[in-house]
Amino acid sequence: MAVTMKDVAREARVSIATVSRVVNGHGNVTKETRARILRVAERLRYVPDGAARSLITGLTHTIGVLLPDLYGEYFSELLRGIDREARLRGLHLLVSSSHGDADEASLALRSMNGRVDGVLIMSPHVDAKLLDRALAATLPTVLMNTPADASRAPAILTDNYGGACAMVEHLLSLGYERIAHITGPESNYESGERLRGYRAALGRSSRAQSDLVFAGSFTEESGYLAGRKIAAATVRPDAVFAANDMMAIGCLYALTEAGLAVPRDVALAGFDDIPTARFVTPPLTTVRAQTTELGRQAIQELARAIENPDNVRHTRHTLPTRLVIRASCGDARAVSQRLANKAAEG
Amino acid sequence: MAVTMKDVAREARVSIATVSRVVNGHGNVTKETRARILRVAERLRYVPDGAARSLITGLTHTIGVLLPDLYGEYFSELLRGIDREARLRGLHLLVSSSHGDADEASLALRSMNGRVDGVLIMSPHVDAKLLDRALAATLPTVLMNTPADASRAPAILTDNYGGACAMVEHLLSLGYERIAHITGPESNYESGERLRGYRAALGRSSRAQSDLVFAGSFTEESGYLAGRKIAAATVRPDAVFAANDMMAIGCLYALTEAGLAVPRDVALAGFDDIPTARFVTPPLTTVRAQTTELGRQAIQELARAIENPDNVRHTRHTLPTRLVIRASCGDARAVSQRLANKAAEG
DNA sequence: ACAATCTAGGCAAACGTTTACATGGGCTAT
DNA sequence: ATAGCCCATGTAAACGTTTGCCTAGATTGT
Repeated sequence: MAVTMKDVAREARVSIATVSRVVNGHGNVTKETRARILRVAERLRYVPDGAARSLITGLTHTIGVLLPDLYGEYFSELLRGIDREARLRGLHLLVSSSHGDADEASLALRSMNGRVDGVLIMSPHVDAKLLDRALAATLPTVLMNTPADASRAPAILTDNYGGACAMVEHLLSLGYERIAHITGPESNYESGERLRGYRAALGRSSRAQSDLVFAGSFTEESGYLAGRKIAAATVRPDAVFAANDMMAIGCLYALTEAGLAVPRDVALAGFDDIPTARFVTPPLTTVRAQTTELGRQAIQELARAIENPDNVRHTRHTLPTRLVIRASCGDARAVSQRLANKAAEG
Repeated sequence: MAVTMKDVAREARVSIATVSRVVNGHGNVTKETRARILRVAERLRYVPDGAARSLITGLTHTIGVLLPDLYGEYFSELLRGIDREARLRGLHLLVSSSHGDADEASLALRSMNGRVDGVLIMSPHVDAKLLDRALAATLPTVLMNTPADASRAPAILTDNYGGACAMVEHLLSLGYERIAHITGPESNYESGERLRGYRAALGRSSRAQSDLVFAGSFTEESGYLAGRKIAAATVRPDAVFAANDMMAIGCLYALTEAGLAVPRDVALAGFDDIPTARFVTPPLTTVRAQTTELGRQAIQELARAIENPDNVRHTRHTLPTRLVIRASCGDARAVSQRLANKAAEG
């Protein structure tokens, strides 16, 4: 067994109460006693037990983080924001990832009870109402990019709809006419919002155009497969808007492989602005989601809820996105040039 | 206060022992009692308290992970391996990052005691001997890429030395003669090993060549700055071996900016093989470190140590690296061509 | 010199569980 | 019918802390 306060108390010939006072820096202990206890503690390599401590204080200085995945640049960015802000506040992180279904997620949440002061949930494919049932009623919670619902928890959201609209409008303004979209996973909330934005912007366009939707799943692989279909289409799109950057990159590979040049033959755009987006050739035009900021604000909101449990704000705060224009969609001049050529041919 | 077993017991008119038995699926409870208790538990939204549970069982099903940072592709890869293997074993992750000095790291370790079943430490800039003192004597520990020392913990290591040797030998074999090296942070163990490998391989070369070392810190920024110095050098290196991929990418920017073509004017190589390495132009020749595998094996070893505390193997297992040859160093033909040209000129 | 105050430190309850042991009622076996 | 057993459930100790309250000796004020 590990060495406990009792051991230290015995060796130092004091009661465990005094040891506790020394360890926690409370007053009313003579210098000598304190010194003796510290000496013994060091010698025995005493380390206080966190579980026992939280049990009685009700504090863990830890927050639980439930994510769909840990891997990839998107989550790396998100974690950066979460980690930074948490460490600033002296909070530790108990992470749990890859929850395929609501049951798994519920289980993970239950197992966190008593071990965290609050939880941060990103669950774009699970209705938060289901998760509510797994949560002890009093556990402070903040949601990230999770569907609007009856949940009592505050939420921080990326403006997926607005970002997608802006991107499609940008493509339209450049003169592209047949804009395809590669979607994310079917039941994913963010994916759905981006698709909705795509359709809305297309619908508003005077140049009526039916939507050209290809199914993807946010992975590079799925973008590659969609890209192959796009390259082989009888009437090829002149622009592709992928629902995230990884798919755009996969698509880029497929297009290049098919002998198509980006943006000369097909324009290409993504979503998220992961760090890699600027490294690919051509650098990717995309929608910047403030992923790090999302994590940061989520922790802030959660810290607020923890400190002030009676006064939780049921807010849904949406973070704006920003168009990041790089080379992968060309510019208006190039596009009109191309259209002119096409007209001359036809 | 949260709802506890006592509340459920009272409502269901049983003792807390029976509630505990139901919650944990132990036998010896009638169907009716079980059903009644479950109904009450659900109604009250009872969730067992993890702290209390671990206190008495001595189990947390959680492992602590101490990393220098969470951010970036390298750690993302590492976390992927850790997360996957941990989740396979039903283990949760309590992460702690960005420990500038040994004191911070010690503090983080202490605060984990009683809340984890074991710890995984990557601490390339802190001697593990110091960390030992922060650890409760009995807490199972596995080290990753942490200097050899008197620590009693098993360690999994990347073959930094061997990988660096192999890369430099590769560059030499291609005919490069003035091979520069951009180092990682000064006191970093991995960085030191890579530098050692660079020097050893150079030293073995018949074409005697003094080393050309530029200081970096593993960041893209530092690689960029080193790249500018390299581009401006009076006698310019014909190849650059950066101690990691991010610095190689930063260097690539600086070289391109200076009007130098890679690999025509300067060859460029990195280390790690992060996903981005293959997206840059030209794709980066690098040393593949099995980062995901490192995390995976570390968890495996730790799980072994936890299950079998008396029989810890004080092994230091080194994972081999592999040269990944892409376009950024050209090929032998191109190099001899260039040398011939140079000879003709001179 | 004695009451009042202060101070160092001990005692014991509490936190929410798990689990060894105790109990008592209904069976089975004779 | 009664001894012995099993099964469902209860009782209470234990896990390692923190902390309110108590005590006894020391210090202060008059």
